[in-house]
Amino acid sequence: MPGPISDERNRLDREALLDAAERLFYERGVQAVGMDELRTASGLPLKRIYRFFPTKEALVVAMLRRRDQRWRKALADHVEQVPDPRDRVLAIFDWLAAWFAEPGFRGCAWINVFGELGSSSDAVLAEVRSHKQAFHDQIATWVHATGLPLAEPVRLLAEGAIVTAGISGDPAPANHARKAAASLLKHPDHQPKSTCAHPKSAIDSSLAET
Amino acid sequence: MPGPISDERNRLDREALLDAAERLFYERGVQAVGMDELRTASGLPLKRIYRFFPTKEALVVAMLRRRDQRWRKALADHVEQVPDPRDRVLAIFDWLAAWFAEPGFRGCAWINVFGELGSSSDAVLAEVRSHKQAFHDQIATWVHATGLPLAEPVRLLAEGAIVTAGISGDPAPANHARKAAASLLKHPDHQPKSTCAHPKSAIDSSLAET
DNA sequence: TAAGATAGAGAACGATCGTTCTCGACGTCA
DNA sequence: TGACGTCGAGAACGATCGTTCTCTATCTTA
Repeated sequence: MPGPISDERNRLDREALLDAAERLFYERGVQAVGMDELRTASGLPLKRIYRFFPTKEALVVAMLRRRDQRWRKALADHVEQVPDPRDRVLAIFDWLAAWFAEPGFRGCAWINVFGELGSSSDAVLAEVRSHKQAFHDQIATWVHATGLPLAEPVRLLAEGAIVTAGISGDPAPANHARKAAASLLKHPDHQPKSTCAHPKSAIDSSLAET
Repeated sequence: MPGPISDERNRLDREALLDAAERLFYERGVQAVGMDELRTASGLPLKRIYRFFPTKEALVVAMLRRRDQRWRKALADHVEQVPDPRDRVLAIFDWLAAWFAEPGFRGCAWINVFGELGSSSDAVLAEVRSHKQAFHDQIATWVHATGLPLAEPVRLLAEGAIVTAGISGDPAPANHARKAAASLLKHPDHQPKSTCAHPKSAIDSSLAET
Protein backbone atom coordinates (compact mmCIF):
# COMPACT_ATOMS: atom_id res chain seq x y z
CA MET A 1 0.00 0.00 0.00
CA PRO A 2 2.53 2.61 -1.07
CA GLY A 3 1.60 6.18 -1.77
CA PRO A 4 1.58 9.13 0.60
CA ILE A 5 0.93 8.31 4.26
CA SER A 6 -2.01 10.06 5.88
CA ASP A 7 -1.42 12.64 8.57
CA GLU A 8 -3.48 10.57 10.98
CA ARG A 9 -1.37 7.48 10.47
CA ASN A 10 1.80 9.52 10.81
CA ARG A 11 0.52 10.80 14.13
CA LEU A 12 -0.31 7.34 15.41
CA ASP A 13 2.95 5.80 14.24
CA ARG A 14 4.93 8.60 15.78
CA GLU A 15 3.24 8.00 19.10
CA ALA A 16 3.88 4.26 18.84
CA LEU A 17 7.54 4.98 18.14
CA LEU A 18 7.78 7.26 21.15
CA ASP A 19 6.01 4.63 23.27
CA ALA A 20 8.54 1.98 22.29
CA ALA A 21 11.47 4.36 22.77
CA GLU A 22 10.27 5.48 26.18
CA ARG A 23 9.79 1.94 27.40
CA LEU A 24 13.06 0.55 26.10
CA PHE A 25 15.21 3.55 27.00
CA TYR A 26 13.81 3.60 30.53
CA GLU A 27 14.18 -0.14 31.02
CA ARG A 28 17.68 -0.56 29.69
CA GLY A 29 19.21 2.87 29.06
CA VAL A 30 19.59 4.88 25.88
CA GLN A 31 22.96 3.58 24.75
CA ALA A 32 21.96 -0.04 25.36
CA VAL A 33 19.09 0.15 22.88
CA GLY A 34 20.00 0.33 19.20
CA MET A 35 17.97 1.81 16.39
CA ASP A 36 17.41 -1.67 14.99
CA GLU A 37 15.76 -2.77 18.19
CA LEU A 38 13.62 0.34 18.09
CA ARG A 39 12.60 -0.59 14.57
CA THR A 40 11.57 -4.07 15.69
CA ALA A 41 9.70 -2.82 18.75
CA SER A 42 7.81 -0.08 16.94
CA GLY A 43 7.19 -2.06 13.74
CA LEU A 44 8.29 0.95 11.71
CA PRO A 45 10.89 0.85 8.95
CA LEU A 46 14.13 2.63 9.72
CA LYS A 47 13.41 5.09 6.91
CA ARG A 48 10.26 6.36 8.58
CA ILE A 49 11.92 6.55 11.98
CA TYR A 50 14.55 8.85 10.49
CA ARG A 51 11.81 10.88 8.82
CA PHE A 52 10.23 11.49 12.21
CA PHE A 53 13.53 12.25 13.95
CA PRO A 54 16.73 13.03 12.05
CA THR A 55 18.98 11.52 14.76
CA LYS A 56 18.72 9.26 17.76
CA GLU A 57 19.47 12.27 19.92
CA ALA A 58 16.40 14.08 18.59
CA LEU A 59 14.30 11.01 19.35
CA VAL A 60 15.61 10.95 22.91
CA VAL A 61 14.79 14.62 23.39
CA ALA A 62 11.28 14.20 21.98
CA MET A 63 10.71 11.17 24.20
CA LEU A 64 11.81 13.08 27.28
CA ARG A 65 9.63 16.07 26.40
CA ARG A 66 6.52 13.95 25.94
CA ARG A 67 7.23 12.01 29.12
CA ASP A 68 7.66 15.28 31.00
CA GLN A 69 4.21 16.41 29.93
CA ARG A 70 2.57 13.13 30.90
CA TRP A 71 4.51 12.70 34.13
CA ARG A 72 3.89 16.18 35.50
CA LYS A 73 0.25 16.14 34.43
CA ALA A 74 -0.31 12.87 36.29
CA LEU A 75 1.33 14.37 39.36
CA ALA A 76 -0.70 17.58 39.12
CA ASP A 77 -3.96 15.67 38.57
CA HIS A 78 -3.37 13.72 41.77
CA VAL A 79 -2.13 16.62 43.88
CA GLU A 80 -4.57 19.32 42.84
CA GLN A 81 -7.67 17.40 43.82
CA VAL A 82 -6.65 17.85 47.46
CA PRO A 83 -8.27 21.01 48.86
CA ASP A 84 -6.15 21.78 51.92
CA PRO A 85 -2.83 23.42 50.96
CA ARG A 86 -0.71 21.47 53.44
CA ASP A 87 -2.33 18.15 52.62
CA ARG A 88 -1.85 19.05 48.97
CA VAL A 89 1.90 19.26 49.51
CA LEU A 90 1.88 15.92 51.30
CA ALA A 91 -0.07 14.40 48.41
CA ILE A 92 3.08 14.84 46.29
CA PHE A 93 4.69 12.10 48.34
CA ASP A 94 1.63 9.86 48.14
CA TRP A 95 1.85 10.06 44.38
CA LEU A 96 5.57 9.30 44.51
CA ALA A 97 4.91 6.29 46.73
CA ALA A 98 2.48 4.87 44.17
CA TRP A 99 4.98 5.52 41.37
CA PHE A 100 7.83 3.83 43.26
CA ALA A 101 5.69 0.73 43.76
CA GLU A 102 4.92 0.31 40.06
CA PRO A 103 6.49 -2.77 38.48
CA GLY A 104 9.54 -1.84 36.44
CA PHE A 105 10.19 1.35 38.41
CA ARG A 106 13.83 2.21 37.90
CA GLY A 107 14.22 5.73 39.22
CA CYS A 108 13.92 9.06 37.47
CA ALA A 109 14.22 8.86 33.68
CA TRP A 110 15.82 12.31 33.55
CA ILE A 111 18.39 11.63 36.25
CA ASN A 112 19.27 8.36 34.55
CA VAL A 113 19.67 9.96 31.14
CA PHE A 114 21.73 12.74 32.72
CA GLY A 115 24.18 10.12 33.93
CA GLU A 116 24.37 8.62 30.47
CA LEU A 117 24.35 11.63 28.17
CA GLY A 118 24.54 14.71 30.37
CA SER A 119 28.14 15.35 29.47
CA SER A 120 28.00 14.43 25.78
CA SER A 121 24.72 15.85 24.52
CA ASP A 122 23.83 19.49 25.06
CA ALA A 123 20.29 18.93 23.79
CA VAL A 124 19.64 16.12 26.27
CA LEU A 125 21.19 18.10 29.12
CA ALA A 126 18.94 21.06 28.33
CA GLU A 127 15.88 18.81 28.32
CA VAL A 128 16.81 17.31 31.69
CA ARG A 129 17.33 20.75 33.22
CA SER A 130 14.07 21.95 31.74
CA HIS A 131 12.18 19.08 33.33
CA LYS A 132 13.80 19.57 36.72
CA GLN A 133 13.09 23.29 36.62
CA ALA A 134 9.44 22.65 35.72
CA PHE A 135 9.15 20.09 38.52
CA HIS A 136 10.61 22.60 40.95
CA ASP A 137 8.24 25.34 39.79
CA GLN A 138 5.26 23.03 40.20
CA ILE A 139 6.26 22.20 43.76
CA ALA A 140 6.96 25.83 44.57
CA THR A 141 3.48 26.81 43.45
CA TRP A 142 1.85 24.25 45.74
CA VAL A 143 4.10 25.02 48.68
CA HIS A 144 3.65 28.76 48.40
CA ALA A 145 -0.10 28.25 48.78
CA THR A 146 0.64 27.19 52.36
CA GLY A 147 2.32 30.52 53.02
CA LEU A 148 5.43 28.72 54.24
CA PRO A 149 8.91 29.17 52.73
CA LEU A 150 9.43 25.43 52.29
CA ALA A 151 9.61 24.98 48.54
CA GLU A 152 13.30 24.04 48.52
CA PRO A 153 13.14 21.51 51.36
CA VAL A 154 10.11 19.83 49.80
CA ARG A 155 11.83 19.69 46.43
CA LEU A 156 15.01 18.22 47.89
CA LEU A 157 13.08 15.63 49.89
CA ALA A 158 11.23 14.61 46.72
CA GLU A 159 14.41 14.36 44.64
CA GLY A 160 16.16 12.45 47.40
CA ALA A 161 13.27 10.01 47.67
CA ILE A 162 13.17 9.44 43.91
CA VAL A 163 16.87 8.73 43.59
CA THR A 164 17.04 6.59 46.72
CA ALA A 165 14.00 4.52 45.80
CA GLY A 166 15.30 4.09 42.26
CA ILE A 167 18.68 2.76 43.32
CA SER A 168 17.53 0.66 46.26
CA GLY A 169 14.36 -0.62 44.62
CA ASP A 170 12.52 0.04 47.87
CA PRO A 171 9.53 2.45 47.86
CA ALA A 172 9.96 3.34 51.55
CA PRO A 173 11.76 6.68 50.93
CA ALA A 174 8.45 8.17 49.80
CA ASN A 175 7.00 7.68 53.27
CA HIS A 176 10.14 8.92 54.99
CA ALA A 177 10.09 12.06 52.87
CA ARG A 178 6.40 12.54 53.53
CA LYS A 179 6.89 12.40 57.27
CA ALA A 180 9.78 14.85 57.12
CA ALA A 181 7.71 17.25 55.02
CA ALA A 182 4.80 16.93 57.46
CA SER A 183 7.13 17.76 60.30
CA LEU A 184 8.40 20.87 58.56
CA LEU A 185 4.85 21.96 57.72
CA LYS A 186 3.82 21.55 61.36
CA HIS A 187 6.86 23.37 62.72
CA PRO A 188 5.59 25.88 65.34
CA ASP A 189 7.75 28.61 63.84
CA HIS A 190 5.42 28.36 60.90
CA GLN A 191 2.15 28.22 62.77
CA PRO A 192 0.12 31.44 62.48
CA LYS A 193 -0.83 31.37 66.20
CA SER A 194 1.09 29.48 68.83
CA THR A 195 -0.46 28.31 72.11
CA CYS A 196 2.37 30.00 73.97
CA ALA A 197 4.93 32.69 73.25
CA HIS A 198 8.44 31.68 72.31
CA PRO A 199 11.39 34.05 72.65
CA LYS A 200 11.58 34.11 68.85
CA SER A 201 8.10 33.37 67.62
CA ALA A 202 8.42 35.29 64.37
CA ILE A 203 8.80 33.39 61.12
CA ASP A 204 12.26 31.89 61.21
CA SER A 205 14.09 33.76 58.49
CA SER A 206 16.81 31.12 58.48
CA LEU A 207 14.53 29.08 56.24
CA ALA A 208 14.06 31.84 53.67
CA GLU A 209 15.05 30.69 50.22
CA THR A 210 17.17 32.04 47.38
CA MET B 1 63.53 -2.78 30.33
CA PRO B 2 61.61 -6.05 30.07
CA GLY B 3 61.71 -8.68 32.73
CA PRO B 4 59.31 -9.09 35.64
CA ILE B 5 57.71 -5.90 36.95
CA SER B 6 58.25 -5.12 40.62
CA ASP B 7 55.33 -5.26 43.01
CA GLU B 8 55.92 -1.62 43.90
CA ARG B 9 55.66 -0.51 40.30
CA ASN B 10 52.58 -2.65 39.78
CA ARG B 11 51.00 -0.90 42.73
CA LEU B 12 51.82 2.56 41.45
CA ASP B 13 50.73 1.82 37.90
CA ARG B 14 47.47 0.34 39.12
CA GLU B 15 46.76 3.51 41.09
CA ALA B 16 47.62 5.66 38.07
CA LEU B 17 45.24 3.60 35.97
CA LEU B 18 42.46 3.99 38.51
CA ASP B 19 43.19 7.72 38.70
CA ALA B 20 42.81 8.09 34.94
CA ALA B 21 39.70 5.91 34.88
CA GLU B 22 38.05 7.80 37.72
CA ARG B 23 38.70 11.17 36.13
CA LEU B 24 37.61 10.23 32.61
CA PHE B 25 34.59 8.16 33.62
CA TYR B 26 33.34 10.91 35.91
CA GLU B 27 33.91 13.66 33.36
CA ARG B 28 32.39 11.99 30.34
CA GLY B 29 30.65 8.78 31.41
CA VAL B 30 31.79 5.17 31.29
CA GLN B 31 30.50 4.28 27.85
CA ALA B 32 31.91 7.44 26.30
CA VAL B 33 35.49 6.51 27.27
CA GLY B 34 37.09 3.65 25.38
CA MET B 35 39.87 1.39 26.57
CA ASP B 36 42.20 3.00 24.03
CA GLU B 37 41.69 6.39 25.60
CA LEU B 38 42.33 4.86 29.00
CA ARG B 39 45.57 3.44 27.64
CA THR B 40 46.66 6.87 26.39
CA ALA B 41 45.66 8.64 29.62
CA SER B 42 47.34 6.14 31.93
CA GLY B 43 50.39 5.54 29.75
CA LEU B 44 49.98 1.79 30.29
CA PRO B 45 49.90 -0.77 27.48
CA LEU B 46 46.56 -2.45 26.92
CA LYS B 47 48.11 -5.76 27.92
CA ARG B 48 48.91 -4.55 31.43
CA ILE B 49 45.52 -2.92 31.83
CA TYR B 50 43.89 -6.26 31.12
CA ARG B 51 46.29 -7.92 33.55
CA PHE B 52 45.09 -5.59 36.29
CA PHE B 53 41.41 -5.96 35.40
CA PRO B 54 40.09 -8.73 33.15
CA THR B 55 37.25 -6.59 31.79
CA LYS B 56 36.21 -2.96 31.60
CA GLU B 57 33.37 -3.77 33.98
CA ALA B 58 35.87 -4.97 36.63
CA LEU B 59 37.80 -1.74 36.21
CA VAL B 60 34.64 0.29 36.71
CA VAL B 61 33.81 -1.63 39.87
CA ALA B 62 37.33 -1.22 41.27
CA MET B 63 37.26 2.49 40.47
CA LEU B 64 33.93 2.92 42.25
CA ARG B 65 35.12 0.99 45.27
CA ARG B 66 38.29 3.05 45.67
CA ARG B 67 36.37 6.28 45.15
CA ASP B 68 33.87 5.20 47.80
CA GLN B 69 36.65 4.78 50.32
CA ARG B 70 38.20 8.15 49.54
CA TRP B 71 34.93 10.00 49.28
CA ARG B 72 33.45 8.76 52.54
CA LYS B 73 36.72 9.18 54.41
CA ALA B 74 36.94 12.81 53.30
CA LEU B 75 33.37 13.35 54.46
CA ALA B 76 33.99 11.65 57.80
CA ASP B 77 37.23 13.56 58.38
CA HIS B 78 35.39 16.83 57.94
CA VAL B 79 32.30 15.91 59.92
CA GLU B 80 33.86 14.12 62.88
CA GLN B 81 36.03 17.03 63.92
CA VAL B 82 32.86 18.86 65.00
CA PRO B 83 32.18 18.14 68.67
CA ASP B 84 28.49 19.03 69.03
CA PRO B 85 26.24 16.25 67.69
CA ARG B 86 23.76 18.58 65.99
CA ASP B 87 26.43 20.79 64.47
CA ARG B 88 28.13 17.60 63.33
CA VAL B 89 25.06 16.66 61.31
CA LEU B 90 24.96 20.11 59.80
CA ALA B 91 28.62 19.81 58.89
CA ILE B 92 27.61 17.14 56.37
CA PHE B 93 25.99 19.87 54.32
CA ASP B 94 28.96 22.19 54.66
CA TRP B 95 31.13 19.48 53.20
CA LEU B 96 28.63 18.94 50.39
CA ALA B 97 28.63 22.67 49.64
CA ALA B 98 32.40 22.66 49.24
CA TRP B 99 32.19 19.59 47.01
CA PHE B 100 29.49 21.11 44.80
CA ALA B 101 31.66 24.20 44.28
CA GLU B 102 34.65 22.24 43.04
CA PRO B 103 35.48 22.78 39.37
CA GLY B 104 34.31 19.85 37.26
CA PHE B 105 31.63 18.81 39.75
CA ARG B 106 29.08 16.78 37.81
CA GLY B 107 26.89 15.17 40.42
CA CYS B 108 27.22 11.83 42.18
CA ALA B 109 29.45 9.34 40.39
CA TRP B 110 27.35 6.43 41.65
CA ILE B 111 24.03 7.92 40.62
CA ASN B 112 25.47 8.71 37.20
CA VAL B 113 26.86 5.23 36.70
CA PHE B 114 23.55 3.79 37.87
CA GLY B 115 21.83 5.62 35.04
CA GLU B 116 24.33 4.27 32.57
CA LEU B 117 24.89 0.69 33.70
CA GLY B 118 22.42 0.02 36.50
CA SER B 119 20.23 -2.13 34.29
CA SER B 120 22.93 -3.93 32.33
CA SER B 121 25.66 -4.73 34.88
CA ASP B 122 24.83 -6.57 38.08
CA ALA B 123 28.32 -5.96 39.46
CA VAL B 124 28.07 -2.20 38.97
CA LEU B 125 24.57 -2.10 40.39
CA ALA B 126 25.77 -3.95 43.50
CA GLU B 127 28.63 -1.50 43.92
CA VAL B 128 26.29 1.49 43.65
CA ARG B 129 23.91 0.03 46.21
CA SER B 130 26.80 -0.79 48.51
CA HIS B 131 28.02 2.81 48.41
CA LYS B 132 24.58 4.25 49.01
CA GLN B 133 24.01 1.89 51.91
CA ALA B 134 27.36 2.83 53.45
CA PHE B 135 26.59 6.53 53.03
CA HIS B 136 23.25 6.00 54.71
CA ASP B 137 24.83 4.10 57.60
CA GLN B 138 27.40 6.84 58.10
CA ILE B 139 24.69 9.48 58.29
CA ALA B 140 22.57 7.35 60.59
CA THR B 141 25.47 7.01 63.02
CA TRP B 142 25.96 10.76 63.22
CA VAL B 143 22.25 11.52 63.45
CA HIS B 144 21.62 8.95 66.15
CA ALA B 145 24.20 10.70 68.33
CA THR B 146 21.74 13.58 68.55
CA GLY B 147 19.11 11.27 69.97
CA LEU B 148 16.67 12.34 67.27
CA PRO B 149 15.02 9.97 64.78
CA LEU B 150 16.05 12.05 61.77
CA ALA B 151 18.44 9.79 59.88
CA GLU B 152 16.10 9.27 56.93
CA PRO B 153 15.19 12.94 56.45
CA VAL B 154 18.85 13.97 56.61
CA ARG B 155 19.82 11.27 54.13
CA LEU B 156 17.07 12.29 51.70
CA LEU B 157 17.97 15.96 51.96
CA ALA B 158 21.59 15.10 51.22
CA GLU B 159 20.73 12.90 48.22
CA GLY B 160 18.32 15.51 46.91
CA ALA B 161 20.94 18.22 47.22
CA ILE B 162 23.56 16.12 45.43
CA VAL B 163 21.35 15.25 42.49
CA THR B 164 19.90 18.75 42.18
CA ALA B 165 23.28 20.46 42.35
CA GLY B 166 24.71 17.99 39.87
CA ILE B 167 22.06 18.57 37.24
CA SER B 168 21.65 22.30 37.69
CA GLY B 169 25.33 23.05 38.20
CA ASP B 170 24.38 25.32 41.09
CA PRO B 171 25.80 24.61 44.59
CA ALA B 172 22.87 26.34 46.34
CA PRO B 173 20.97 23.12 47.21
CA ALA B 174 23.59 22.37 49.86
CA ASN B 175 22.57 25.46 51.80
CA HIS B 176 18.87 24.81 51.31
CA ALA B 177 19.30 21.28 52.61
CA ARG B 178 21.35 22.52 55.54
CA LYS B 179 18.67 24.98 56.59
CA ALA B 180 15.97 22.34 56.32
CA ALA B 181 18.04 19.95 58.43
CA ALA B 182 18.67 22.68 61.00
CA SER B 183 14.96 23.32 61.20
CA LEU B 184 14.22 19.64 61.80
CA LEU B 185 16.94 19.44 64.45
CA LYS B 186 15.50 22.46 66.25
CA HIS B 187 11.93 21.23 66.08
CA PRO B 188 10.46 21.71 69.60
CA ASP B 189 9.01 18.19 69.49
CA HIS B 190 12.62 17.11 69.67
CA GLN B 191 13.82 19.50 72.34
CA PRO B 192 14.52 17.85 75.73
CA LYS B 193 12.99 20.78 77.67
CA SER B 194 10.63 23.33 76.17
CA THR B 195 10.10 26.80 77.65
CA CYS B 196 6.39 26.09 77.70
CA ALA B 197 4.18 23.05 77.64
CA HIS B 198 2.62 21.95 74.37
CA PRO B 199 -0.42 19.69 74.24
CA LYS B 200 1.78 17.00 72.70
CA SER B 201 5.26 17.67 73.96
CA ALA B 202 6.37 14.04 73.83
CA ILE B 203 8.72 12.89 71.11
CA ASP B 204 6.67 12.88 67.94
CA SER B 205 6.49 9.24 66.98
CA SER B 206 5.29 10.18 63.49
CA LEU B 207 8.95 10.72 62.62
CA ALA B 208 10.03 7.27 63.72
CA GLU B 209 11.85 5.45 60.98
CA THR B 210 11.64 2.02 59.41
C1' DT C 1 77.23 -16.01 25.72
C1' DA C 2 73.07 -18.49 24.28
C1' DA C 3 68.27 -19.63 25.53
C1' DG C 4 64.11 -18.47 27.44
C1' DA C 5 60.75 -15.38 29.28
C1' DT C 6 58.41 -11.08 29.47
C1' DA C 7 57.97 -6.37 28.29
C1' DG C 8 55.83 -2.65 25.17
C1' DA C 9 53.61 -0.84 20.92
C1' DG C 10 50.09 -1.27 18.19
C1' DA C 11 47.76 -4.04 14.54
C1' DA C 12 43.91 -7.04 14.13
C1' DC C 13 39.46 -9.17 15.19
C1' DG C 14 34.63 -9.75 15.52
C1' DA C 15 30.72 -7.39 17.02
C1' DT C 16 27.73 -3.57 17.13
C1' DC C 17 26.57 1.10 16.53
C1' DG C 18 23.99 5.11 14.00
C1' DT C 19 22.94 6.15 9.56
C1' DT C 20 22.29 5.68 4.50
C1' DC C 21 21.35 3.26 0.32
C1' DT C 22 19.39 -0.29 -2.83
C1' DC C 23 15.62 -2.35 -4.85
C1' DG C 24 11.36 -4.56 -5.94
C1' DA C 25 6.33 -3.61 -5.16
C1' DC C 26 2.46 -1.04 -5.44
C1' DG C 27 -0.20 2.99 -5.43
C1' DT C 28 -1.56 7.66 -8.34
C1' DC C 29 -2.48 10.34 -12.39
C1' DA C 30 -1.73 11.92 -17.41
C1' DT D 1 -2.24 1.85 -19.86
C1' DG D 2 2.28 3.50 -18.74
C1' DA D 3 5.47 6.71 -16.45
C1' DC D 4 6.24 8.47 -11.99
C1' DG D 5 6.62 8.54 -6.92
C1' DT D 6 6.65 6.73 -2.60
C1' DC D 7 6.55 2.79 0.17
C1' DG D 8 8.65 -1.30 3.12
C1' DA D 9 12.34 -4.60 4.01
C1' DG D 10 16.73 -5.08 4.86
C1' DA D 11 21.55 -4.96 3.07
C1' DA D 12 25.46 -2.03 3.34
C1' DC D 13 28.65 1.43 5.15
C1' DG D 14 32.08 3.52 7.93
C1' DA D 15 33.21 4.18 12.59
C1' DT D 16 34.08 2.55 17.06
C1' DC D 17 33.87 -0.66 20.70
C1' DG D 18 36.10 -4.29 24.03
C1' DT D 19 39.36 -7.64 23.68
C1' DT D 20 43.17 -10.51 21.80
C1' DC D 21 47.21 -11.34 19.11
C1' DT D 22 51.70 -10.45 16.73
C1' DC D 23 56.22 -9.09 16.77
C1' DT D 24 60.41 -7.25 18.25
C1' DA D 25 63.51 -5.80 21.93
C1' DT D 26 65.39 -6.38 26.14
C1' DC D 27 66.18 -8.52 30.61
C1' DT D 28 67.53 -12.71 33.46
C1' DT D 29 69.90 -16.94 34.15
C1' DA D 30 72.67 -21.19 33.27
